[in-house]
Amino acid sequence: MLMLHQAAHSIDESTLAPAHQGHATPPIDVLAGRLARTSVRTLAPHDQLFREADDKTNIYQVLEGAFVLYRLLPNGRRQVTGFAVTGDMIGLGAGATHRSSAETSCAARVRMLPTAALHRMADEDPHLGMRLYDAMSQELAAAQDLLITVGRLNAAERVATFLFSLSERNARALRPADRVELAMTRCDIADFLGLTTETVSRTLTKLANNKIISRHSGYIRILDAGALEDVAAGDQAI
Amino acid sequence: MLMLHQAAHSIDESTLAPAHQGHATPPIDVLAGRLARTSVRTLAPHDQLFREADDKTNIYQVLEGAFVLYRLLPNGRRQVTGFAVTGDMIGLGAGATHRSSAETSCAARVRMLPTAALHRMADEDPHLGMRLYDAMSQELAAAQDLLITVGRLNAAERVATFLFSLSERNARALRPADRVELAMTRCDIADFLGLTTETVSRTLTKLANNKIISRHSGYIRILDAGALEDVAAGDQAI
DNA sequence: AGACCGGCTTGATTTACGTCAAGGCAGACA
DNA sequence: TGTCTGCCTTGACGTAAATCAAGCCGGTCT
Repeated sequence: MLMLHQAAHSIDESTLAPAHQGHATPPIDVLAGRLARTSVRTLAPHDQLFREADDKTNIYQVLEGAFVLYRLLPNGRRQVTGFAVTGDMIGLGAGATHRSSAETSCAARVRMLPTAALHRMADEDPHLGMRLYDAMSQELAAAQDLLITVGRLNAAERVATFLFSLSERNARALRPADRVELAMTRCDIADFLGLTTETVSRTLTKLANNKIISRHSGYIRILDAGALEDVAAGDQAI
Repeated sequence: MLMLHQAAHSIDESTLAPAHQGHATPPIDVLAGRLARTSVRTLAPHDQLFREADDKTNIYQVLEGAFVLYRLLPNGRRQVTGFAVTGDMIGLGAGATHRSSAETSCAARVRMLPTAALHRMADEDPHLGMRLYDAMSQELAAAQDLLITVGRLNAAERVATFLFSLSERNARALRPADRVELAMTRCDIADFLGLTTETVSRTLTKLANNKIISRHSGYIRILDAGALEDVAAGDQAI
């Protein structure tokens, strides 16, 4: 089963993907103490935290709200590379500039950690480098999962995989797995999955017609998780 | 301009992507001394170095030959995540198991470094972790470049982007940029770009008809780099 | 209350790419 | 030297998803 776990880094054990990592240690716990003393920034819906190619002055931890991470092509086409929610780290990566843009999808608060401070910490703490290596490995795994989804799955498989991943994430956080909040817009989902909003919408309609999900305002309910998994695996057409 | 640089890690400065990283330090030079004393394995064409989900007992440096890195779906669909050539590292990543399969496309030799030794080195050398963080950051960048290629470009843009990237890589290695060796098969290219062999073949034919490239056995020649860039950017249809 | 607006859904139509099928070509091997 | 095999190319055709277009719904602002 192909999983699309978050592309942002988690420092919250409950949001880790144990199926991928097999360890339960929060990967960047060593940052927690330092982060607790850094400044906080508040953002309105659709504010940009940073843009692709901006100098990487800070990395961020989401305290509240949700972010969409994406890259743009000159002609306006967009690829969403991931979603970040409470607890996730945004902006990690060794480059001197950001490689994605980050934008709130709702009001949000973030803690800021200057990259200079991160480098100082790395000099002092010999384990931090390996923690960051871990975190990037996870993010790479997420990117490659998304790559195979976008490159080799049809629309139904993509949408089903996406819903299933959100459901799994709920289960790991000990929340009900059958109720999946869709905080992001259809447009964000489409740009994440390499589809159009119309195709996402039609696919959700088909899943609902097949009694695999039901749609509600702000969330969908998974009525038949087995069937959803079958659709995601390409074993059942809709 | 979207670039598809290699997904494997380079320890050869000349194959780095300076546009992305902006530093000229070989990222894992600290491994070189240790690697020089490790054992070598020789592989025939189409041998598998490791499979997806295998325990990660070693990481490897390519001494000679070329590898295709890929992931398989249960129904046989394949996504090539990258190509590795002489100098590249294969198998890096913090997980306990490999997340891709690696297979030779021609006869090859690799040096093996046991992951246990890597972890021991990380304990002794406080900088190694950050070097690995660097390397994974680069690999993540490559994966996200490929993601946007596969998710948002049409067939002509994908193939042109691919050729242009290979050409850029030649230029960085101080080799002629207009002669691009295609060591991999059409099938590998297709599975890398999320297309079929037929579409790749047809697209190359169209590029040749437009006098943008010419085809030869084992390589293609770029006749009009500007036009190729325009096709890659979607500014010129073919 | 009414108008507006962004996000979502649905339908009709188009099209880019996949699929299926056939043939060419170069290297391996008897 | 002939045949076999894998890789590549080309053509005809089908189809999944994009595009184009219209309408709905729930906020929010006046």
